[in-house]
Amino acid sequence: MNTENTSPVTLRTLADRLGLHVSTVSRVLHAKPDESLRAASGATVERIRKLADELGYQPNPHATSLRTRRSNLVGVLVPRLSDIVLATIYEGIEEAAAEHGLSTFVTNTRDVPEVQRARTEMVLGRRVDGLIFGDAYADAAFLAGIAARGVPFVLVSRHAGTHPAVTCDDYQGGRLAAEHLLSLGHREVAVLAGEPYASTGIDRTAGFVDTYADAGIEIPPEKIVHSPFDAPGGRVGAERLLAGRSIPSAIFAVNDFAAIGAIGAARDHGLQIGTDIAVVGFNDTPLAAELPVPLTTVRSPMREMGRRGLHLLVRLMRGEQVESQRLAPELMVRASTTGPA
Amino acid sequence: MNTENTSPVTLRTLADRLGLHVSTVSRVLHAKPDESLRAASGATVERIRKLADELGYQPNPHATSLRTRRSNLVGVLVPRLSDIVLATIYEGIEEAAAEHGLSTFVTNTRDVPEVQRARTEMVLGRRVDGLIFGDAYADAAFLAGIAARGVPFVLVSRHAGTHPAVTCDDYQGGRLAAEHLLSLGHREVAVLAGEPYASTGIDRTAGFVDTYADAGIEIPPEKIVHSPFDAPGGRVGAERLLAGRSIPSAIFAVNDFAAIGAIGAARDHGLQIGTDIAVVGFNDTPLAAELPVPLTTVRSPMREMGRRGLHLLVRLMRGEQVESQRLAPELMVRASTTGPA
DNA sequence: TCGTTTGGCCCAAACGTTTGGGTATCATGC
DNA sequence: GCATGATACCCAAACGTTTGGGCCAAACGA
Repeated sequence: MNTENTSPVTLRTLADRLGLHVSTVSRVLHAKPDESLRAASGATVERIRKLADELGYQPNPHATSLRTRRSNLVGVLVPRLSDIVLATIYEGIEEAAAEHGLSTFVTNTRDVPEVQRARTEMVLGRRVDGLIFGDAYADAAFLAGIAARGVPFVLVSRHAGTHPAVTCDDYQGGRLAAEHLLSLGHREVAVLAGEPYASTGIDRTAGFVDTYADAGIEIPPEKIVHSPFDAPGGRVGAERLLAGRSIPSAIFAVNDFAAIGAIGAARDHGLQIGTDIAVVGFNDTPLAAELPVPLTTVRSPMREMGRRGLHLLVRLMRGEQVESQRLAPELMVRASTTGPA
Repeated sequence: MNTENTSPVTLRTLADRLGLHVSTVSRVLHAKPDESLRAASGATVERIRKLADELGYQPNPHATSLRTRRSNLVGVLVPRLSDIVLATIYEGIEEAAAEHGLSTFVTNTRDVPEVQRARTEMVLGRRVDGLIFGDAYADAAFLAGIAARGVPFVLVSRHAGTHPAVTCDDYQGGRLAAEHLLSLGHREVAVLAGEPYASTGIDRTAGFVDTYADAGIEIPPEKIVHSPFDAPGGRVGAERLLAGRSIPSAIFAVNDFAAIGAIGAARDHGLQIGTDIAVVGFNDTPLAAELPVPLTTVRSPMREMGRRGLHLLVRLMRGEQVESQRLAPELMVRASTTGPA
């Protein structure tokens, strides 16, 4: 506990009080053990350490960053933090960052390329040591520019180009959903495919469609509709699907929230979820299991993706070679596809 | 657009290229209009500006912060970002911060006092100019310590002591919920009151209970149960309420997610939401309207709370006197209390 | 004509660190 | 008795800004 109030205690404060030079104090407090040993005698080290935490010394990060040209900051760009998926991924990032002594700047880009650019510049202006993008567009033009500037970065949640990324194996997730619905005998199915620029939606849809194709069932293009990754988006998309003459017996939404929207739309059409129509979501957000009709969904390891993304970035910042990772999804079967227990 | 790659372009770069002194360049680029006018001739100002954005000059924030002792950083502490309520508040904060040229550090404290302390120290170590707490405990002991250190801060979402805070008028929100249920004739009601240390839950519950008392109805203590602000928490709490002999005809949950959990529990008990049992939530999160049975809830201006919180902090950092703000809630009536349309 | 002002710029110190070099002292080996 | 090598430090420059105070020349006022 420091009893001082507004005293900016610096290395100089300590050095003067101990009759030492600031460089000596600096080495003792911050250098690697091997170096700090030869920096001062055991007794001196003790004295320094003692006074340092008596006065509650905290190194000034601006001075350190200025001198070392490293900020120990990483910038995180996400579409929106109020999307629980991204928020959870970010929690993983932050958790891992703290373990590495790094701090994070997060910022919302709303999936608007212009904002994305502006916020990236802003974050770069803060001299971050690396970046994590959770909002990569499938066309990686923008990222190529960043790469050219030599700033280390990784992608999470979505992948793009050959940039290092930590994602869920979304294609496999799509397959899991399809296999499940196939096993229940659904042949007339539809997909809420998410935003067309997000690899998550693209891959999940592809895995789903391919699996149906493998089973000899072609899903017609009009049964695959794009929609925002949220409940209102899912509702609108589902309404399109339910408006036609041939109503699908199952809907695969590439996102739990879109699924919830779809459920709302289906109910408005007088359909019972899990009996009249099956719905599968994606991500297994905490709500899925708590819904009135619990939602069958493909679990993606969101927090873990964040953690691994940060780790990958750390290695990249150290100059190591890194490889993208694809984390395994898991199917969670619930009443929205199997009907009441 | 800067074509340079890894060129750290500094004031010196510009000054040398123009044959000027760095101080002149500095004044031209950063001083207030009135000062920059007398810093150099119109022609020189032009030359400097031109070269600056040709080379893509960006001031080094560490150097600036070191020199000015201001970081233009604010720290934001929240229980968890994966709670959409806090995430949305944070979006408001970030939005407003960007408008003021400030950057934000957010961090999760999981409502654990120990983590709260540790993360606050961490953020303070980063030399933020101010703090926003979204995780204030009703007993404000910890905050008193921060105040004593002279760090400007404001609270959002929850209030505590007399510290400046931007909250929803939660008491009034509780009243709205109660008036609504009273008007529907509900006399046997129960409350999912949230965490006992959060002013949000406390005030909402108080407003609700007082309004019932005004109507001559005392809600017995065993009908008021505390629970976490999430769906599983709400489920557990609701199960307690539904286990008794006298089942309430309506439940007021101080949070939409708790309400969703309660809905799940009620359904498990074979109750139809909106007909057998009414449920009211709080916050009007985007999901509320999309639920299979749309949720009646009290809307709180989350994003606006964030924006105002940041504004309040800015004024505080300028040394102005500020006052707490209470934002008006609004009742959103839906099928979970009125039954199918 | 000779101050005085003002326009336009430069000087230098300071913010708090880190780090590649000293240097003085002392013990050791021979 | 004298290099040799530790040991335990100190020195000083540098990172990129900001900012109070110069200084010189031209314009101005009387």
